[in-house]
Amino acid sequence: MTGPMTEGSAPAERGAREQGEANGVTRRRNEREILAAAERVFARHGYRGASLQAIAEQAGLPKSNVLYYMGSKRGLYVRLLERMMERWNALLDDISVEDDPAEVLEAFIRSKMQLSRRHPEGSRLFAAEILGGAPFLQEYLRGELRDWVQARARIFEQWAERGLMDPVDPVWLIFLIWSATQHYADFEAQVLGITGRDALSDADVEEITTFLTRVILKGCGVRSRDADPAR
Amino acid sequence: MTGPMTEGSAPAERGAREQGEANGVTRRRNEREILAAAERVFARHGYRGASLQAIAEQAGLPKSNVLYYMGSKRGLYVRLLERMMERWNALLDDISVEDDPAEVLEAFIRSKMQLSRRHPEGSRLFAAEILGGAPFLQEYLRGELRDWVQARARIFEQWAERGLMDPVDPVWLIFLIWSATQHYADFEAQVLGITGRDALSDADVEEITTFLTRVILKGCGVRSRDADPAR
DNA sequence: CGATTTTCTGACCATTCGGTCAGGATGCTT
DNA sequence: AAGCATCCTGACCGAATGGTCAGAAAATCG
Repeated sequence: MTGPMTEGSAPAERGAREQGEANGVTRRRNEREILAAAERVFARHGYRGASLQAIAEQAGLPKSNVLYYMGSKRGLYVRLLERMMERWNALLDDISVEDDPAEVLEAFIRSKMQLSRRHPEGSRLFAAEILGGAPFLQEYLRGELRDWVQARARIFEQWAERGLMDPVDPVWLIFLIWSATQHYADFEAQVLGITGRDALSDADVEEITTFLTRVILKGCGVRSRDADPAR
Repeated sequence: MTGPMTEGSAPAERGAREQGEANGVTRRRNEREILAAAERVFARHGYRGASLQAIAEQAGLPKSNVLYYMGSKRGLYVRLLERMMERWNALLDDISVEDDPAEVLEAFIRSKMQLSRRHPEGSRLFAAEILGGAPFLQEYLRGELRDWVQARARIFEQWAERGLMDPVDPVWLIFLIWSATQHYADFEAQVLGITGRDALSDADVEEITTFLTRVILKGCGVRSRDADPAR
C-alpha cells in the first residue's frame, strides 16, 4: 500500500516519498524544505547560533542530507541571503522625476510592507545579518544598494526643488520608510505582545500601511501632482 | 614597582591590578568589563551564538572567571536584559493630557534616539532578543510595557479629541517612533555602509532627530498648544 | 535482469560548547 | 607570623558543533 519503505529507519514519518516519483521532484522538494527550515532557524538564532542539526530536524531530514544538498553551513547561509536580496531587488524598480511623488512613495511603502509580510523569516534573517555587523553583506551595502539609494535621493531632491514635497533629507526619509516597514517583521514578537494579538491579519497590515502612508506623506508635505487641493 | 604579579601568567597584559587596591575595586571593574564585553557579544551573535569564551577574551579574563562572577550564561544574559530594561524604563516618565503634544512627542523621539545612541550594544541586544521571538521578555512585553503603551495611547486619543493632533492610531504611532529611532542602532552597519560614513557624529544624530521630529509631528498634524499659527 | 550512476545516511572526527571543581593565590584580621 | 576567608583559574567533563566518508539504498540505463 505505502510502497517501499526502509523498514525501521527514522521514527518520524518522512511519509512523502510515495511511489516512483519522476526525476528531480524529491530533490526540489527537499531543497525547498531545507531552505525554508534554514531561513527560520537562521532568522531566530543568527548565523553562529543556528545549528545544522536544528535545521535538519525542522526539514525532517538527517543532518548529513542537509550537507549533501547544501555543501556547508556557510554556503547555505549565503544562498539564503542571496535569495532575500533578489526578492529585495525585485521591488527596486526605477523611477523618474516625472512620476507622481505621492504615488511613488505610497507604492514604495506598500511594496516594502508586503515584502516584510510575505517573507517575515527572510526579513528577520536580513535583520540578524545587519545586526551582527553585516559580515556577509558589506559589499552589497556599500555598492549596489548605496547606488540605488543615492539615485532615489536625487529624485526626491528634484521633487523638492519643484515644490512637490518639503526639502527633507531624502536618505533619512528612505531609512524612515525602511525602518517603519521592517519593524513589523523584525519586532513581530513585540508588536503581538503589546497589542495582545496572536498574529497580524491582512486587515491589520492594510491599516498599518494606510497609517504609515498618510503620516509619512503628510510629514514630508507631499502634494499629489494630479491637483488634489483637498488638503 | 608594579607590585605583586603572578610571574609568567597570561601572555596578555592584565596590567590594571596596580598596587594594593582597596576593597571591591577589582571586582567592580571586572564585573563592568564582563558586562560590557557580554553586551557586545550577545548583541552581535544572539544568545545561542554568543560563547563565554568570546566574552571572556573580550573582557581580558579567563572563562572560569566569567562564570565565577556571573554564575551561568543564562544568568549573565538575563542580567544584561534587565539592565537594558531599566535604562528603557528610566525614560518612560509619565505624561498628562494637559501637556503639550508637540513637546511630549519631541521629547519622546529625542530621548529614545539618545538611548539608541548612548547604548547601541544594549539596543542591539534587545533587538536580537525580540528577533529571536523574545523568549526571555514575553512577560515584560505582555505586562509592564503593554500597560505603558496603552496608557500613552489613551492620552494621544484625548489629544486628538481636543483637536491637538490628527486622529491617528496611537499604537501604530508609538511603533513608528520606536522603529525609526531604534533603526540607527540596530541597522548601524547598513546606515554607515549606505551613507559611506565611518560613524555617526553628534551632528548627524541631531540632524536625524530634527528630521524625525519634524516629519512625524507634521505627519500627525500636531499643533503646538502655545499658539504657534506659523503653519 | 545486471551494471552503473546518483542519492542518501549512520558512524565517526576534531573542536568547541557551558559548566564543575580542586586547589593555588591573595587579602584581611589578629 | 599564622589563620582564615575570599578570589581566582587550569584541568577536566559530557554534550553538541560543523564536517567527512565509506558504503547502503534507489534510480537509471543496457
